[in-house]
Amino acid sequence: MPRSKVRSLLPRRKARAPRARRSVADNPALQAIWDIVAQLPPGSVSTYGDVARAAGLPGRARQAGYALKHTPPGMHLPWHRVVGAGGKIAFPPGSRAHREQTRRLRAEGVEVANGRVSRAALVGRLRGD
DNA sequence: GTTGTGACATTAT
DNA sequence: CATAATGCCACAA
Repeated sequence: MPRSKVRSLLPRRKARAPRARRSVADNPALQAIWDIVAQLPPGSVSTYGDVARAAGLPGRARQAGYALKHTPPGMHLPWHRVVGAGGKIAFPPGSRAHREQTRRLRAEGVEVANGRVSRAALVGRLRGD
C-alpha cells in the first residue's frame, strides 16, 4: 500500500498554528509577551501566568518565563516586575538574579519579604479577591 | 523520532 | 507551611 494512502488513514491530529520562525525574535508569542511586560507600570508587579494570559497565551506561564529569559540584547524590559504565582520570586533564593530583582523592586517602592512581594503590589487579576 | 528541562500554575494530600 | 501529581509546551540534545 502506498504511503500516501496509509497517511490518509492515520488518526487526525488537531491542527496547530503554523510556526514558521527563523529566529527567537521572530516568534510572535515571545513578541506578545515582551509587549505586555513592557507595559507594566513602575511599582506594579504581575505574574508569569497573568502575563501569558494577557499576551493571548492562556495556560502557558512557562512561555512567559522563556520569553523573559531570552530577551534580545538591547531590549530593556522591566522583567523584575514579573514574579511567580502568589507574588513569589521565581529565582533561587540567594541567587544573583534573586537579589537583583529584590533590589529593583524595592527601588520602586515594592515591599519584598521572604522572597515575596506584598499582595498589594500585584496588578490585575489575582484570582478571587 | 524521543527525552529532559524549565524565570510556571493549579490542585490535592 | 511542604511535596507530589498534572497540565502546559518550546527547545535543546
